[in-house]
Amino acid sequence: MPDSTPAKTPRVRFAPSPTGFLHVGSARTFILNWLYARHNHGTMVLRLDDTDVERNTEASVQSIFEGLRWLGLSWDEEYKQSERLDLHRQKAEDLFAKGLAYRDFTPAHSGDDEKSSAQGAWLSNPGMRELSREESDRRAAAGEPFALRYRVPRGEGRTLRFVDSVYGAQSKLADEVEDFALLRSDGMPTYHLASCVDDADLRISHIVRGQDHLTNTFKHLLIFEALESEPPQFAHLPLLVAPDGAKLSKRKHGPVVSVTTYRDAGFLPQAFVNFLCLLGWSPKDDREFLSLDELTAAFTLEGVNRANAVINFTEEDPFDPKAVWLNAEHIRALPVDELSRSIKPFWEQAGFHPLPEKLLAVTPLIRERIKLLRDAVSAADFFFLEELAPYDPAELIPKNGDAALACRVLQHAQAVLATTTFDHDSLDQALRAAALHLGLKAGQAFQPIRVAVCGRKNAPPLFETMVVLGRELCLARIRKAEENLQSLI
RNA sequence: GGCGCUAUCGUCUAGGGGUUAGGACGUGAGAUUCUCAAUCUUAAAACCCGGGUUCAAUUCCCGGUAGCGCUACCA
Repeated sequence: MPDSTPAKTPRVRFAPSPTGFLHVGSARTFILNWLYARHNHGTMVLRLDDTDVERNTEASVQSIFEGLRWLGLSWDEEYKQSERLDLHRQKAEDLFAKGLAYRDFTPAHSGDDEKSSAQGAWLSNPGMRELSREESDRRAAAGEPFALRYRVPRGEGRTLRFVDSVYGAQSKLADEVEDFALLRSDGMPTYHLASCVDDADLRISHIVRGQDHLTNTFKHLLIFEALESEPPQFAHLPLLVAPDGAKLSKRKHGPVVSVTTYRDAGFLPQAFVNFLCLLGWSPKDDREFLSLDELTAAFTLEGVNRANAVINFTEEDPFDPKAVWLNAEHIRALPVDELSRSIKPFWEQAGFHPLPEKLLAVTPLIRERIKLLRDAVSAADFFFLEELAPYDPAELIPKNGDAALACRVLQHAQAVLATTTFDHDSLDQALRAAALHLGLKAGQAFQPIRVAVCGRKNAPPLFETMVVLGRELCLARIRKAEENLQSLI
């Protein structure tokens, strides 16, 4: 079991390419790498794979770091591929010198050249693979641009093999692998070259990455061999796909696949992490709600599933219902002070700047009523608003009652509240007594008061709410409600 | 097209040669409560198809189908 007892303390890496925001698939890869490292007391390396100058942006680098920082999972070492170009080029040089690679002077083409692929020319670039060293040197010296390609062994019937920690034994005929590029004609290394050179140089022991690289691994095996380096242990993760089954993409699916979208909507990072882990991995028992520590303790590569996982979202609702549910669970699991600290920025963004004590008093009243932190704004606005937003006075009328009844309730409530101590038990006794006095059921009597005080039917428990609001505000709002009611009598 | 990978409720998954195929989200019904929420109970809901192997296959093997991935001088 390579998982439970690794031969050496593992060194794993997360290697995003900065071509856009951090998306959920990348975040999941990062998280599982992190869990693997921490579970096995290994080292987590962050490496920016930025060899595609055309598509890389600094904004993207920032956005990726922003996303990772929000997740709250730290790494131990950090590298940037663009700062290691000399090493990549030198290794490419070595491979060429050893005859393991050749120069391809064919101009770059766009890839939709179906004729050549149909004929098998894609495999070995006829005319270029066989170019004599003299001819190749002559053309290179003349300044003709070229890409450097790996000379994949042909006609030997060789089978490339590796054992994937998730997908098991894998094999492919070397003759089926095309002569892939190592260096572009501008001298920049390709992903395959840079990635393997760095993985070898950084002594990465386990590569945990998306399944979209499963087939590429055969190329990587060849590169490690050429580098005379023992290949790391590979573990491929099933892909996260959209409801239509397509691989998640920034272009096609937009902000719903961006980690910052979850953050801004008020997901707790621990809930987000919990959710992502459950996509393609399971602790093999019935647990769904897991803390970071529990995830770390439970995580093994054996628990990783092999089928792609659908992450549910629609235009209207960008968040998977299970993610939302887990977030609600994590919200309820958080101590009040921590929760209120998490909610605070959302309230502030809405223009509410409550005192810390009030914040702490309101938080427990809404924590079971919100699923996303941003819900706290609409759930608690009436605590912070001096003037209640206009509401339909008809809401004040309880079931089986009329405006006159509601009015009587509010009048009596004012009289009672003027003298009642504003704590939970006193209010409870006083208002229940009031209901009895009016010959009403508690529910009937409380509705007018609740609507008067909160401005709506659905709100946190009445007595707790009134305690937080205080006598003065409650009385003022009830008085106002009574006025509003006059139009309906 | 070639090559590779995958297939259990709508979704995430557990399981595994003989099970009432388990859990969760979501959905429906009910209970409880001052409303809402939370909580509890409960219902509906799945082994892609066809062949083998076997006393017995959803599970193992083969084929098909479907989906996904790779097939770029992207990563």
